[in-house]
Amino acid sequence: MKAVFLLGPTASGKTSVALALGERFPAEIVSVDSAQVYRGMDIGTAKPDAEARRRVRHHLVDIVDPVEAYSAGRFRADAARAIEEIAARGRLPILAGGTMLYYRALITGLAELPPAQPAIRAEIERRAAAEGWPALHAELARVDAASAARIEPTDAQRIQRALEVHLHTGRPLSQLQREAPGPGPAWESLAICLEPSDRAALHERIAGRFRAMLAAGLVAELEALRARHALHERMPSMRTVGYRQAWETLEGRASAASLEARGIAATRQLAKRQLTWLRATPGLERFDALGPGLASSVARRVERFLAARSREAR
RNA sequence: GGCCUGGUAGCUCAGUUGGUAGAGCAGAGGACUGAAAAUCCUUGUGUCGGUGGUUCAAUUCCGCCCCAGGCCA
Repeated sequence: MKAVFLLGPTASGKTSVALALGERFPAEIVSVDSAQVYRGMDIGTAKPDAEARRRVRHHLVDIVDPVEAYSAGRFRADAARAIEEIAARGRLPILAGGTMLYYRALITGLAELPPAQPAIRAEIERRAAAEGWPALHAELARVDAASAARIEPTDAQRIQRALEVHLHTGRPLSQLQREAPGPGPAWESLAICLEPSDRAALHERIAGRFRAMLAAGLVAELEALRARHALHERMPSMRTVGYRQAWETLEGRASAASLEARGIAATRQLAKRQLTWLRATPGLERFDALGPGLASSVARRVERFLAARSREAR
């Protein structure tokens, strides 16, 4: 069984390349994107439109409401199932997206860890408000020295997760992570990375795209979502690029005039973090996202991959 | 034309009672195991508008000039 991965920073053109591949091969697309999973968040996540989804079948887009919290663990299970189903139909799974933790979860697996425990998180947060995160980091050092050494005393999110896992399982997170290496993938994969050769050009694309999102009604979309759901700004869906900045404007904490600049900056910063992940990820075949004939050169590479005799993966 | 207020890092500004300067934002690099479009770490030399003068020493004081904004003609 074979699968193609299409990775790259935001605005690198993954969507259009994936679509081109989807039309050229008997394939279906699996989104590797932590924001496109949310229903109703269409403009700000640059979701493939109805027309694109009619042409090529997409998976893991619009699968949860914005009030829910999706996760790497759920993605791993959902994506693995989608891949199996697509392959069972005799079609090629194309996994396209920029959420590198999800990619890694799929390729190297995740340890056997409990999902988020809201009650425990709330309790840890209450204590953090009273004692401060450095105190909780010190506590983590007592129960899980390895994790504490790895996590900065200022990294509230990771301190919370490590303490949560320990409180819930009675065992240190670092130990659980060491124990379960996670199974390797049962499929043969070609991993392609769309990496822009020119940062300034990527920045221009990002700016143009965010302006287009504003013109397309990003703020109105958020207002409609807020009217329909009991949303809170701390929910993962509302912390995403664009929606977070629009939320600040709706709450009057930042001006409408600065929304464009804030959204563009946040998108650039996202792209930069994605590029850091991509550089550190081994086994990717890199293509210049800004080069001419991108879609067809990627398609040619995929063709060779499909033609190569399968090394019987299992 | 006259008066006033500014001109300091890509942007917004602070500051030096004269000893060549620092924050926020932006940018860059990095980390990353169920929130990951998240979270966190590291990173600041710039003719202190120009030019003369005073001074051991001027971005800081003084003169002139240029630019921007405001007020008055």
